[in-house]
Amino acid sequence: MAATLHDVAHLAGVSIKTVSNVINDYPHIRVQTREKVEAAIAELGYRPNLTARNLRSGRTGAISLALPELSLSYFAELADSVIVAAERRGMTVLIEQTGGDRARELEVLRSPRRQLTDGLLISALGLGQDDALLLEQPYPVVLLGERIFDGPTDHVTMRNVEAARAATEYLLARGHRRIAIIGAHEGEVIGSAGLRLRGHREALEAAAVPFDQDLIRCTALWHRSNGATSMRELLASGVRFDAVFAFNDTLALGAMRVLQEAGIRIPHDVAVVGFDNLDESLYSLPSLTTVDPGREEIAETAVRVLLDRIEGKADPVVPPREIFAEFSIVERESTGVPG
Amino acid sequence: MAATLHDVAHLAGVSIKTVSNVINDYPHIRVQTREKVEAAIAELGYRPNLTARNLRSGRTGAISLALPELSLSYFAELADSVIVAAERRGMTVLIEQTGGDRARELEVLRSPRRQLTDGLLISALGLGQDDALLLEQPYPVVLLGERIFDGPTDHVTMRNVEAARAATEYLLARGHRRIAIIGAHEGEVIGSAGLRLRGHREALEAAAVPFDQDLIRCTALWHRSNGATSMRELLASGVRFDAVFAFNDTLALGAMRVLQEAGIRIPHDVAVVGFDNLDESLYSLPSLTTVDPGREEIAETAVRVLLDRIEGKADPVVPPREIFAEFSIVERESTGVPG
DNA sequence: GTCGCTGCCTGCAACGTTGTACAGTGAGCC
DNA sequence: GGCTCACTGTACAACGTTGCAGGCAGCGAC
Repeated sequence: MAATLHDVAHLAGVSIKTVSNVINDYPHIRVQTREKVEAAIAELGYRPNLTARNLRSGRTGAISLALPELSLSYFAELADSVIVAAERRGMTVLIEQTGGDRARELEVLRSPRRQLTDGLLISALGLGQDDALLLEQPYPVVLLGERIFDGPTDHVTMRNVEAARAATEYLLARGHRRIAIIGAHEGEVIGSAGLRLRGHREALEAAAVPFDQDLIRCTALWHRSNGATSMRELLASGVRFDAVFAFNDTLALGAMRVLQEAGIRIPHDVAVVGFDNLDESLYSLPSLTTVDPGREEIAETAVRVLLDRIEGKADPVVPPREIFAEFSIVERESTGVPG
Repeated sequence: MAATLHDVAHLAGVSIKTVSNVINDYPHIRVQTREKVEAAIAELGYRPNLTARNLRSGRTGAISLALPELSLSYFAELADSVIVAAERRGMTVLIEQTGGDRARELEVLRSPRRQLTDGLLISALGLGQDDALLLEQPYPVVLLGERIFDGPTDHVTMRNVEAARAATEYLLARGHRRIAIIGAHEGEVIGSAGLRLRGHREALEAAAVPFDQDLIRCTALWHRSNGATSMRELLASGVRFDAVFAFNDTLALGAMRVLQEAGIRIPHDVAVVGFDNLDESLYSLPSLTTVDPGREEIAETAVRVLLDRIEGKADPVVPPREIFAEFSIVERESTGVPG
């Protein structure tokens, strides 16, 4: 079995507490004692039992990250950034997948597993504004994503409306007038799809370009195959368009695939813009113009804000914060930029 | 603060242990007592403290998964499968990223964080055969990947040699004789690159097709950009080839990008085969013929084998097992299959 | 000589849970 | 009537760690 403080103390001929003091850099220890203890630690290969330490201290040194699915590239890259940010602060990350399902998201919030970690970052897709109060939990929670605003917790997200507006303005500026949308959600107001559609419409309105419902394709999921299917529907419908704004890169890549199959040239016949700036979109053919939503900034900020709550730095009841990362448009070939 | 057994016991007017018994379904409890306790639990919103339970039981209900990087699609999909497999067995997964760096992989093995979980799945890229003995740790470890064989731990991996051989045989059967390789590692014998190259050479030899060193491109990393760079090198070198076997899909996608930029048609001029069967390779243009290495089977098996060790089922000293998942070739457009 | 201080170290209790041992009650049996 | 036995519940210790209180020696100051 693993050595304990007790074993080390016995070998070094001191009390358990002294060993503990050595480990925790308590200042008043004779050099000679310290060396004895350190020798014993080395000899036994002692490693502190984190579970016991956690029980005493109430801290676990880990945070949970709940997200829909790691095989969706956006979430994989987000998880990567979160893990890096957490590690920089000496924390580890426990990941739970919810499939974007409301019931499983609620389960994650209430799971006793929460006790294994000091706080929760939750990127929700199933929860809606009505569920805001359910985020109130007896442990620190930071919300990611666009399903709930003005909730009881800190919230880190991207500027969906502004970014989508900028994307559409970008297409308009390049002379496109018939912009197809892929990834809308029927009737949604809050949520990535709803907000991005709003930004799109704002841009159209500001430029006095009419909005045409026939150009809008809804799809609940944002997998590659949904982008392909939506594009097939668009082509089959016979509606005319000279640009596509897909609400994420994965949809855009699926749609580009179908466009090119149909012999439609990108960007010559149709320009395409995505959203997320996945690594992948840099190497597609053509490479994809996209909105960089500030993923790393989101991850970094979310971890920092969560740790502030965990460490009580935000304690004299700082009200829930709503933090938006900065976005930018990344121009690539799919809108005619060589490169 | 969160309610404890003590609070519940006090409210229900019974002893702490009785509450514990109710929670753990101890059979001999009067219905009336049980109801009293359950009412108290509900009223206080009591949730068991997992840290304390872990300290008592020595089990944490979590496993660690160490892998190079989540933003590499293969590892993201692997992590997804591992999390699903673990969840099916009531375990959660803590993820650590090593960047494929040997020092960080060793750090992961020795980290006191190991005490937060019951066992470790490690997908190593930096460790080599010489490090085999370092895998011997005072906790259950299951090795993934191809860097170490016949080590002191269970090992779950794919049939690299056979799968690569099958891929090359597949290209040979379709009449290709000048097959370029992307992703080789100079002088490597063990490791994904070394094994896959061996399978490739075996297939060539069996078909009496000469091996040409000029067709082999080495690249340490297997990111998209490395595939693109290797292909540029190949084209610049002027060497003639009618097929490409990239050692993973990401490399293949990067290479396809460059091929098409150069006006080379796939599969008409050059056929392309990848390795990994990423979701992505189904939606590239053209879609990518690839080797499905049995990722889900690997994840499922690895979790099962690890839990066997954790639960002591493999206890009467079952020697370390080496388990190989089944592979298959997935035919798509990049080798001329319509689709 | 006593007081207070510093430096070094120790013992006890506690974090919240569960395993073991056991006590009391009533029923069934000889 | 005394025995065993099945129920039902309790008390205590332990998992490995750390916070707190305190002990003891040595030393300078009054």
